[in-house]
Amino acid sequence: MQLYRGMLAAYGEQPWWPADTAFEIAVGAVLTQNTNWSNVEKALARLKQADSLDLQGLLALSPAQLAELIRPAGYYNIKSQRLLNLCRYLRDIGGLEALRKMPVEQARAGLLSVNGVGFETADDILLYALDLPVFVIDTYTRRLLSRHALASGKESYDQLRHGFERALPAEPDLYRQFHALIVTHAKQACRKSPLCEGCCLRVSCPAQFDQ
DNA sequence: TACCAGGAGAAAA
DNA sequence: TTTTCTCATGGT
Repeated sequence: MQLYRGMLAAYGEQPWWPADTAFEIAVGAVLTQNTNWSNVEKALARLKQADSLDLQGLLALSPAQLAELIRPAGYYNIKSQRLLNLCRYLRDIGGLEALRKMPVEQARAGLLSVNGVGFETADDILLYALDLPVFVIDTYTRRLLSRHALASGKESYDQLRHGFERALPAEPDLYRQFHALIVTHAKQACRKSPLCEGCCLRVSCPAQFDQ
């Protein structure tokens, strides 16, 4: 909570995950896997232009057609398959709304059963698209914990997630803001962040806090 | 030119 | 079981 307050004071409230629909967030969660968000935006714009950014629209595309539309996001062949896997799952259960009505852990297990949806992607969908209190652990979060000596780097995803969830009230707005602040913090140039103390969250940080 | 980005799954050790 | 490899575009 101390880190959260520090980052909030430093950066202010962060707008995050701009999207018109919950489905768009789910699609973005897959497209952003190991990918710069600006490239994801290009792919989402192409899907919108093709009038395909909804469940039926994506399901109507062939893997090759979808791959071509999302090409700017990188890894387009594999992400095309992953998106279609997710769409088929959502169609089979009755859409995102059906997912929202399930107990959280059941919804999470369902998403994780989809080939191409891992822990972070599933939790992005639960928190940002479905407004459920699930803390997202990404590369930046791990790096932040490591560089502030709050984690060894060997903890599992769920160990870290439960750590945040135990320490914070179960409020989706708080989880979203915290995650957004971590990403904002990570994007600050080295030594320019008030929280860096000589180190930022960049991979090539000269302070070399990582083990 | 080289590095990096809001991962995940398969293959290899 | 753990580590390594593969997937790829675009900005800096």
